[in-house]
Amino acid sequence: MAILTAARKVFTHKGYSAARMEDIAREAGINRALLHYYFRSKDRMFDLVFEQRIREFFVGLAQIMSRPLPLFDKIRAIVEHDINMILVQPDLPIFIMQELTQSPDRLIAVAKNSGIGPATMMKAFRAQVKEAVDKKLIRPIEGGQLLINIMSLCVYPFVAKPMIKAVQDLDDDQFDKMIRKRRQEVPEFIIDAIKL
Amino acid sequence: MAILTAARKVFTHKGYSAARMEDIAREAGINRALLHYYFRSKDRMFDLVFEQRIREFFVGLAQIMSRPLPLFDKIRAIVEHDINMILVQPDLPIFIMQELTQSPDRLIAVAKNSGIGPATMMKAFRAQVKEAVDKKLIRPIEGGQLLINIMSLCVYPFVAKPMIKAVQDLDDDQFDKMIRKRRQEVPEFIIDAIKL
DNA sequence: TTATAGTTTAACTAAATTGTTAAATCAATT
DNA sequence: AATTGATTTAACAATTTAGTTAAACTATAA
Repeated sequence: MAILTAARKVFTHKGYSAARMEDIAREAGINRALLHYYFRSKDRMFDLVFEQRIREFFVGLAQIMSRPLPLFDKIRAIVEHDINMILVQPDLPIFIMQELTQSPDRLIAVAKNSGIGPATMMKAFRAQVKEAVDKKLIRPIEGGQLLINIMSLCVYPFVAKPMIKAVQDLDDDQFDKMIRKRRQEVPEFIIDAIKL
Repeated sequence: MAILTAARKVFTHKGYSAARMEDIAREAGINRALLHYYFRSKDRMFDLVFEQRIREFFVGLAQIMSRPLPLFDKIRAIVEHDINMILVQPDLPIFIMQELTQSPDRLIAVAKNSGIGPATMMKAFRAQVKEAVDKKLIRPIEGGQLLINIMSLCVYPFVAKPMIKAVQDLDDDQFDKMIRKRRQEVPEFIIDAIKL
């Protein structure tokens, strides 16, 4: 629905508090009255958007994590998926982090409704990493820590974009190039870090 | 000043839009009238807080970056400094990222006033990395990318704390332990990733 | 004791914002 | 042409919030 798309855009960009119903209406090309006609309130609309965005963030990842791939290939797949996903919606991570920090319970609620099953996906990944460690294919590392490292290297640059641009004196074009380079280099960086 | 401390706490935790003058007053143990008596407006107060927080985030880092240390030691120092700093003020990164995303110009203004000189510190670090690459001490990597990797691995876990807690099913205690483990493991992870 | 600086109280204004409603308008369908 | 559903308009109520102000109060130091 076009209205939800507009809501998603505004909420994601500004966050819940700073987003105005007027902004969303304008973005959708309609007026406030119609907004309340379809969605009862700002809260209801936000809940819908938030749940949708959480899913977008996790579904692809969860799927890759539980695919039967060799560890190194899986790392490459996760990195590529993450960076590609965020490249087309750069505001997504900081939106999720910000709103989740304010009310962490939301994630639990969403996780219950959707059958994401984070526990399942983590269990599989942990086992795979442990196996690679036991077989002396990689240095000792916990699956949880490795996943955090992967996500960090993918997501953080987008979260910190304005800071990076300032500190390293990049314009938007150069920043984009830098990210594309990361898409190639980050998987190898991780693999070099763990392989024996 | 006690009021600024309260303001820092509330702004950092809730962000500009969601922070209420009443919240700050209550936190400071005074009333709204006095808040406006000392600081003309919410904006003025926020500017003070924001500039202060940016400095806190950068000053230590910039100092370490330009110390005459061997590269690997420098990496260890940066990681330890970053994680320790954020451990005592966990909301700091997401606050900075969020507000900076909304108005990226703020950083430029702050950078001008304070003599942080990001360009200088980056230049030195880039040179040091390039030298290590040329001497075949480490794999080819750009200083900029390496710094992003370091910061990612340090900062992201805090930014994503609620997500990580949910996905990996950790309580606050376990999360804390995990972070402490990272303080040890992350530097070696990075060094393993680049050393030849 | 008195003067002073700091603080509180309480009432207020002004603006922004969410949410509601009734009537008017428009567009497509029958 | 008449009906119907979607949409707009425009006004409104209720609430929240920033910011102001005058008067009262308090503690402290001269």
